[in-house]
Parts: sequence; C-alpha cells; structure tokens
Amino acid sequence: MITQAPRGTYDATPNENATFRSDVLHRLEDHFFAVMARYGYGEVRTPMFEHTELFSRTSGDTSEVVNKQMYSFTDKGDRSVTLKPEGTAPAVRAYLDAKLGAQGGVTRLCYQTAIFRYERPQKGRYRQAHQFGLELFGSGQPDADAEIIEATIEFYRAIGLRDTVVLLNCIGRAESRARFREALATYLAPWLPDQSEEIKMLADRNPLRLFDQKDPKVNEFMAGAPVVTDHLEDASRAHFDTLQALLTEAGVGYELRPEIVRGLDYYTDTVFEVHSTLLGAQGALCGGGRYDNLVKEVGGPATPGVGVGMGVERAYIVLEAQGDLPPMPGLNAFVVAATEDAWPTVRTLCRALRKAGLSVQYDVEGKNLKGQMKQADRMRAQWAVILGTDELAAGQATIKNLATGEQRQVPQSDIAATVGA
RNA sequence: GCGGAUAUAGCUCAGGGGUUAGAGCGCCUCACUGUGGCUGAGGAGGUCGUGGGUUCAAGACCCAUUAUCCGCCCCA
Repeated sequence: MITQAPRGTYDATPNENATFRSDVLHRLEDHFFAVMARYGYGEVRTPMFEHTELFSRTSGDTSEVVNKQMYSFTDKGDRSVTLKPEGTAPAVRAYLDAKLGAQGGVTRLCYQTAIFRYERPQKGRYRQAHQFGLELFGSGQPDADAEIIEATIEFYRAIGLRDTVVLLNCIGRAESRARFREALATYLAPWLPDQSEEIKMLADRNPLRLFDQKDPKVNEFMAGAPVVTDHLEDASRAHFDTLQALLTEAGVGYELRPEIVRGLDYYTDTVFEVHSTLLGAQGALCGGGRYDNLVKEVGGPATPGVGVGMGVERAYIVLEAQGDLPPMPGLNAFVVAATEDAWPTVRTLCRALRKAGLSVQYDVEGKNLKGQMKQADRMRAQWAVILGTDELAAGQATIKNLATGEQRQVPQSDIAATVGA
C-alpha cells in the first residue's frame, strides 16, 4: 500500500478528522515560540541526523534508546549516522560548535524538532515524533532548573492543558548514585533469586526502574527499599531543597517521585517529568533534568546545563481528550460574483482585501451564485461579499454575515475595514 | 521485542457462508433561475486492508502479510 505513511508515522493535514491537524500543530508551535521568546530563549536548528557516536557516547549504551531504538545507517562515505532520537545532545553539540558559550555566562536555547525511535507504535508513541525543547547552559544554580520547569508549565498553560502534574526527583551525582546502588543491591539480594527473569535483568541493568513497576508485589517490596534522595551529597541535597522552594514560590505544584529516573544516562541531580492522566500508558508529556557532565562529554569545557524535551503529539492528544481542540480556521471573507460581469471586480477586490491582511477566496471552479455561497459556507467564511450588476453600478458591495444571516450594502472601499473588524 | 483486539462508503459503524452489501452523517441535483445554513424529494459513491487457500458458493471460514488500537516494555 504505497499511499499509506510508513509505520509509526503520520501525515498532518488541515482537515477536521485528521489524526493530527496541521493547523493545530502550527498553533502549538506559535505558542511555544511566543512563550519562550518571553523567557529570552533563542531558537537553535540542528540537523535531522548526527554522527551516531554523539548519541551512543552521551545517552549511555545501557539505555533502551541507544540499545535498540536508533535509526542508524551507514552513508555512502562509510560514516555511521543516526536520525536524532532526542534533542539535547545535538543542541549541546551545536552550542559548542558555534561557540555560543565563549563569552561565558548563560546561554538559553529552544528548539522544535522531529525525533526518531524504532519502537512499536501505539497512541502517543510514534517512530517519528516531535519535540519542543529547552536547554539552559552555564548555570549550576537551582534557579536554572526552576526556570526550565516554570517555562514548561507556562507553555502548557498557554495552550490550555489542565490537570497536569510535575513529578520531581533528584538522582544525585555519580558517587552518590554508586553508593545508593550499592545500598539498593544489598536490599535486593535476598529477594531477587525468587523473581522473574525480567525483574532480574532490570535489577542488573537499571535497578532504579524497579521503583516504577506495575506489579503490586514488587511495589510492596520496593516500598521498603532505600531511596535515592537519602543518599545525596550535601550539595545535591541543598540544590534539591532550594529548587523545591523556588518552585513553591513560583506557584508550580509538584510531587516528589523517587521512581522518576529518566531513560538517558547523562542526567545529574534534578530529573522531572510532567504527566497527564489523559494520556493512558504513555503518561509523560515531557521529560527533562540537569546534565552537568554532558557538555564536557561532548567535548567542550565543563559546563553545567539543564533542559527539557516536550512531546508535541502528547500535548495535542491531551488537548483533544479535554475536548479543547480549536475550531478549524476559516476565511475572513469569500467574494462572490452574482452576475458574470462582476468577475473582474471580484478579483480586484480579493487582491485588495488580501493586501489588507485578510484571508479571502473567490470561486475558481466556475460555480453559479448558489454554489459560490455554499462554498463560502464550507470554507467557514465569516462574510460573503457579493458583487453583481447592481453593486457594480453603485460602487458598492453586499456583505452578508454568514453566522447571523444579516446583510447590507457598503461602499467597496469600506469592505476591508468592516470585514476585518 | 512480547501478548491481545480490530480493518466494510469521505467519516462513524451494522451485516457472520447463498440473489444486485446496509444505516446515520457528509457529498451531488432539484424545490430556491442574485444568496449558504434549515426542511422535503431524488441521486452518486464500496475490487468489504492486501495476497493466498477452503468451498458448488467467501465480506463472512483458514493461513500469511500490512496498518491501527489496547496492555507489557520503553518513553516524548
């Protein structure tokens, strides 16, 4: 079936029952960049693909994303390249390549990008998905973490999402995490031999995930397990405490969740997700956190950073589940020829109205008056502007409000003002 | 990568081996020849996801395949 989009991808189209309406996606983008402009974030656009090493080095080779989800291929120059599975590592690379941090201080970047992961698709999970992202380089202060989270919430408010919750955790630095893993391993040791292969593998590969299992028996056992936040260094502890105070001050509600650990290995200290109950199994709207070793890892000077990646489709799905998708956009006016002699004037008037900034169409199918009126209705035009022999003679036009049905005659020169109001 | 469900008109769905496959909505025409929406009357539109098979006969049953959805896993 050559007409269907590849598995896990979709076409966004401007029609009412599209899976994703392109006009809505466009609105989300507008809101995102408008909000981020108010926070002073500048847009960075990075390539669709990167050297594979950028991701394998930074995301960690035990991570699921790098392990089996990357769209990697060898190009004709025998280089291994990968369609980007996430936005942060490329943003870091671009930040370094363009020497944005050369003057010191803080650099704030935002982006909108497609991401690719070879996964089994379901609702809210695609092989090509899209993310809005923020990265803040050059500050290790909790104020930076707070700003990222606050800006994220601000975006969700701007597009009208309700009932979202910020899930917050602090996973510490390498040393404290090692200490914690040790404590956890000690706790798991007597219990593990009786568990399923799956649990054993998880305990070996990514033990923090054990905090986030569906099995109630596992949860019961894990309730008594040591918690990451009990093993934090003083600096991490203080950072986390201050961040919470800042969020409270900002009026951003949050829940502490020791099971939030994130799938990418580069995070240090702060990690967070925003969830919505309306998303089903794919509960996360966005995920982010602090990555104080990442810039150095990519080859730059040691530079702290914090960022977030927000799922565009997931925001859309929640908006739709709320019943809050905006109505399909319509024209300001549809200009109608009531008599054959009016066509030249119809065309000139359309040009004038468009020049005045209005969205305007006229019939290009050779329809009669009734057909044109019908078309005006179908295009959700606010006004029908009707021109016929009578109007031409008087230098006027009949304008009809298609919502109320009222109509009146106005001078042709006044139409832009009336229709645009 | 694992388990389960689904695929029939533009959309939402009914039909469960046997004449020309149905409904609602949408679309087209007419009533309404300078006026959309409402109403009424007509009408068009489907190789029943695709490829095989069983059968005298398949949209229905079987196998494969593709896609979507749900759960697991993972996460955006």
